[in-house]
Amino acid sequence: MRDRSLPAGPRLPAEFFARDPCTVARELIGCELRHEGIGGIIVETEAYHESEPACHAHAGPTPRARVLFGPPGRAYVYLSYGIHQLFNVVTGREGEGAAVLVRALRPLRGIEVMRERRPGRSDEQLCSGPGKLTLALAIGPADNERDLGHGSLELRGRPSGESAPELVAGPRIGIRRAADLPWRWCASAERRFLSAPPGTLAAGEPGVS
DNA sequence: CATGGGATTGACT
DNA sequence: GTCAATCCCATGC
Repeated sequence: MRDRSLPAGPRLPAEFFARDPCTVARELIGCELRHEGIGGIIVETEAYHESEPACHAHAGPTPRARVLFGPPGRAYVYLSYGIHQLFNVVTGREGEGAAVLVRALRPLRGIEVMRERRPGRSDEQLCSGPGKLTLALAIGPADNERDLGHGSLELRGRPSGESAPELVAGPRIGIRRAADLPWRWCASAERRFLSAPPGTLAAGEPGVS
C-alpha cells in the first residue's frame, strides 16, 4: 500500500460533535483521524451514551468519566484490560455523557511510520482494532481530554477523492451489557480493515441455537 | 480499604 | 480455540 496525497478534508467543528453519538458515529465513517500527520480513514465506530450501561458515563461523572460530560469534540482516551489505549471523541451537549469509539482505520498517511510502530503486521492489520490504531498513531494517556479542534490530534472530513461509504450497523463488540443495541457501524466496502466482520455478535449476545 | 471486572491483543496449542 | 498480560477505577463493606 502506498501513501496517497489526497487533499485533506476540513477539520470537523465542535457543532459536528454536539449531537447524539449514533449520528456522529455514522457520519464519522469516511472521515480522517490523524495524529502528528499519521492517520487514516475511519472505517468502524461505536456509539456510547450515559443512558445505557455499557457506557463509562452510566455511573455519572466519576473521575474517569468526567471528560465525557464536558464539551464535545475532545478526546477520551482510556486504558482497556490494563493494556490497551482506546480512543474516543466526546459527543453531545455539555453535561451529557456520550462518546464515539473509533475502532478501525484504513491507513492513509504515514504508513511507513505505522509499520515501524507495529512490526510484522500487514498493512491491513496496522489499524484493524481500537487498541491497534492507538499504537499505530501513538495516541496515549497524554492525549486524554485534548481538544480535537486544535493541535496535532485531528478529526477531518472525508478527503476529496474519497467516495461516500456504504454503512452496515450491528451490535457493539466486546461488551456484555446492552449487547442488543446495534450501535456499531462499519464501511461495508472496507472489510479488510475492520476489527471484526459486520454482523459479529457482541460478547454475551446469544447466538442462533 | 479490598475486590473484581473490563469498549483487547497477541502468542500459543 | 484458549489464555495470559496488566491496571485503573467503580463498587461495596
